[in-house]
Amino acid sequence: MSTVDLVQGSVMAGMLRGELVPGTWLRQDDLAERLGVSKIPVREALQRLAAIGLLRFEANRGVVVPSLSAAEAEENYALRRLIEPMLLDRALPNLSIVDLAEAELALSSDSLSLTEANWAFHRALYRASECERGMAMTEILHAAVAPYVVLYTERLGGAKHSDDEHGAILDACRHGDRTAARSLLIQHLDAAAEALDLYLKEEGRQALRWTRH
Amino acid sequence: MSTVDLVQGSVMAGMLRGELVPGTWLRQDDLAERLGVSKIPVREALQRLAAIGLLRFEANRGVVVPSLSAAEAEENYALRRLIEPMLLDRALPNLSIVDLAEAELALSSDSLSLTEANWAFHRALYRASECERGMAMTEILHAAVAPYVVLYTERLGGAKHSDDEHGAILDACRHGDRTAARSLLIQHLDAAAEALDLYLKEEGRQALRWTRH
DNA sequence: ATAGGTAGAATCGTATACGATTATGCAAAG
DNA sequence: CTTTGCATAATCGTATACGATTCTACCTAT
Repeated sequence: MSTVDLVQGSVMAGMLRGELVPGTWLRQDDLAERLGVSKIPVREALQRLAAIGLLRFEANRGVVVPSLSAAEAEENYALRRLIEPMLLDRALPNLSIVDLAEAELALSSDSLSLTEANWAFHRALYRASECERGMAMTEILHAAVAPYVVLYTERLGGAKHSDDEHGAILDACRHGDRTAARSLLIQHLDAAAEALDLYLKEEGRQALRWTRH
Repeated sequence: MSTVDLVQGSVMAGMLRGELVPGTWLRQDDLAERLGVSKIPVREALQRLAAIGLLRFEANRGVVVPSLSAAEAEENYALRRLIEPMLLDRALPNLSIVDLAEAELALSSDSLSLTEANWAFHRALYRASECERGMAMTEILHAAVAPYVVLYTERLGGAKHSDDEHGAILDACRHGDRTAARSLLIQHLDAAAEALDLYLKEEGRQALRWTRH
C-alpha cells in the first residue's frame, strides 16, 4: 500500500467517524507530521478526495470539508434512491451466506462508528452486484453525508429506527424477496433523507438567528 | 487556474479526443516537460483522474488508461440510464433559451471532437437541473467510454444516427414535452450501449484470435 | 474606539533532488 | 535459437527546499 493510500484511508476514517465536521480546515503540514510523511503524498491523497467531492481545495488557502446545502443533500439521496435499488436488484440473486453474515455483523459491530457500520452493511448487500462503478459512487454519496449523519443521529439520541430498517432489509434479502427488499430500501433512504433535511433546515434557522445575533 | 487544473484539462482533452486509447501509459516526466511544469502537479492531476476511475495507478509502474470490459460498459450505461433521465426531468422546467442554443451549437460544432460535442450537448440540457453531483458523475461516465466511442464510431464511418437522436431530444425539450424527451433519451442511451457492446464483443473475438495467433 | 495598514508568521503550491523499483538490451549458457 | 542473468537506463514515489500567497496581531491615524 502506497503512502498516498495510507493518508487517504486516514482522512476517510476521520470523515466517517465524524471528527471532520464540515468547515474543518485540513493543514497539510499537520497531517504530514502526524502520519510521519512529507507533504507530497498528503496533497495527492487530498486531491483524490477532492476529486470525488469529499473535500474542496481553495486556492492558496488549503483544503476544507465542504458543508452541504439542503438542496445538495436532497440530490444526494435522490441519486442513492436511483443507484442503490439497482445494486440490490443485481446483487440479490448472487447473495452468498458470507455476504449476509457480513451484513449482519455490521449491524451489531461496536468497533465501527455509526456511519462506518452503515456503509459496511449496505456494501455487504451490494457487493454481489459486481458493479464497481456503482459501488464507488454509492460510497462517495455515503461519505458525503457522513459528517451530518453523525451530527443529527447523536442529537436524536441514537439510530434505533435505522437499525430496525436495516434488520427488515436483511430479512427480505435472506428470503430472496426482491420487491420487499427494494421497497424497504427505498423507505429506508427516504427516512434518512427526511431526517437529514429536517436537521439541515433547523441548522439553517439557527444560522439565521446567529446572523441576526 | 492552478497548474494541476491545467494538467487535468490537458489529459482530459486528450481522452475525449480519443488520443489516449485504453492501454496507453502516461509518462509523468513527458507530460511535465510537454506542459512546462514539474512532476508534482502532474501527479496530482493524475491522482484526481485516477480517483474518478478515468486512469489507473499501478505501483511503481505508472499510470495507464484502463480498458473496459463488456460488463463494465453495460454497467456504465445502466447508471447513465438511471441518472440522466433524472437530470433531464429536473432541468426541463428550468431550461433557458441559452441552454437550448448551447445544445444546438454543440450539434453543429466542428471545432469539438465527437465525444466532446456529445458531452457538451448533454451537459447543456442537464445544467438547469442544478444537480452538481449528478452532473459530475455523468461526466465521469461519459469520459470513461469516450475512448471506445471514438474507436467504434470511426469504424462505423460516422455518427449520423446519434445526431438524429440528438435532434429529436432537442426538439422534445424545446416543446417542453417531458415524456417524449425522457423516452427519446433512454432510446438514445440504449442504442449507444448496444453499439458499444457489439464493438467490445467483436474486439474480444479479435483478441481471442490474437492469443491463438 | 474603530478602520486601515504593515510587519511577521503560517501555510500553500511547485520545483528540484534522490533513493527505490521496474524496464531494457546484451552477453553467456543451455 | 531460446532462455537466463546481469548491467544500465528509464521511470516512479517521496523528501526537501523555497518563492508566493494568505492569515494574524499589533500599531497608527482619523
